[in-house]
Amino acid sequence: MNDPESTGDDLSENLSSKIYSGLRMELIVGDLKPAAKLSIRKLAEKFGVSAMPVREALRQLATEHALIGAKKKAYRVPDLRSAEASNLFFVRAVLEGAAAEIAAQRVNNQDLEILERFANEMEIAWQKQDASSFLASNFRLHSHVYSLTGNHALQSMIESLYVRTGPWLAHGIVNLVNPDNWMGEHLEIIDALRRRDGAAARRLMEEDAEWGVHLYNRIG
Amino acid sequence: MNDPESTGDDLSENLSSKIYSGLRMELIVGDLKPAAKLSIRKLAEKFGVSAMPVREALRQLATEHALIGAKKKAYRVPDLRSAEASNLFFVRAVLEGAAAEIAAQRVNNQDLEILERFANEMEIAWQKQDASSFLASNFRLHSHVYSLTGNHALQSMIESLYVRTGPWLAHGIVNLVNPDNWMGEHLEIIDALRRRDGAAARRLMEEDAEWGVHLYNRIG
DNA sequence: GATCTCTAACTGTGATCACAGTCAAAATCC
DNA sequence: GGATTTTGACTGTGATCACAGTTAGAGATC
Repeated sequence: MNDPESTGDDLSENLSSKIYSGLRMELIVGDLKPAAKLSIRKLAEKFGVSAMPVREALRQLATEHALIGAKKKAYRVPDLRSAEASNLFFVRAVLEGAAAEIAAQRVNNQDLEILERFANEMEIAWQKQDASSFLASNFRLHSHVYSLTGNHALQSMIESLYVRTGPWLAHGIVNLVNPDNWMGEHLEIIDALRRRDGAAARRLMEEDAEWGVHLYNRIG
Repeated sequence: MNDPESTGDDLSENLSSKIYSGLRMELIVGDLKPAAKLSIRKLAEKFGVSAMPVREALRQLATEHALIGAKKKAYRVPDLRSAEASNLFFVRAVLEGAAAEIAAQRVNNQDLEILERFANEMEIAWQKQDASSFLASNFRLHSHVYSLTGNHALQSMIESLYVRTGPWLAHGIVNLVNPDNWMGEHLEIIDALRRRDGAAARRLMEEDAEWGVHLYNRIG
């Protein structure tokens, strides 16, 4: 007779949440560009719904600073300054480092296969110059690592940072000429996880998170 | 002619945001108890507004998991399980530790005076058995430390964790008989900041964050 | 030609309504 | 008396409207 709270106990079945999740992924993969304006009515027409679910979704995104909402002006995608981006990547490094260290104690062989598949997808997307697919696979790879911690709070906070840095990263990637060794870093992380070397996984993950800052310093 | 984007460029002037901030503080200081139900219409009447601003505020809080929203059921304050609370306090330890380490490099004498004043307020609130004031001063003390980092993203993520652990902490505090040495810990943190000892500040702050977990283990 | 002014389209915001699903207590049946 | 059904109050959700503040472009003015 105990209440099955944990199952089906979310509000992901309504229109607001669908629109929220959709826009969130568009931000993560960089389909929405920095400084892009989002109008409630335009989006409502695009999605074929009324303004109501859209305005709730936009307000949610503004709550987590994934969008900027001003008094009577259109919502828009933040156009990050260098200092702001540095702050975000610093927090990412702190949280992702801690997550990777825990994940190294809990990873199994099936997880490693999944991670390698995502790394492969990143490689392919890079060859095709498909920044959107590249960031999507990058997000899924990292997200799988965090899910291994079993700490939902940690996972959702990191995801929130990906939403905020996505448009900025996409803008940086398309302007990038020299891919450098970012690909190699991910394989190193997977190797560290395979060796269950938590300290190395932490260090490598922290370096990976700071890659975004280096990206900015190179292209402005 | 450059755009003064940073000033007045927030949506804190509308009703939704006022209600959101108000409820958020009620959660931080524990005025809202775990498992409490929040009805849109009831709150709207209480605040003297229509249902519209309230529903947006509740949805925002649900977005950051400060409230639970189910399909057609009333929003309610989460009643944290032991594992969930542990997860939250772990993230708090990670973020607060990193924040304290940075703060130690930026603190000045005026900041130290402010911090001691908040520690004093906590002491007084404790004597009066006023859990709400106690948590409010505790939040302000910690919040001031994070503000020293100059990292707004870091600060807002930590604050979000206080919103989620507030009701749970308040419930634990009122059932507590032995105050132990929590007070002393805060003075130690302030001392570490005064010595500009970042490593010590980090360690002490991490211990402080884990105090919440110990609290749970003692009273269930 | 450059500057200013006005106007018309666009912005989010709050209120109100209808609707469908939830839940608990009251009424009914066995 | 106990189990079952019904009913009515309550829940969030989506649509629609009126309103006020913003913004950019057309047109007038100098």
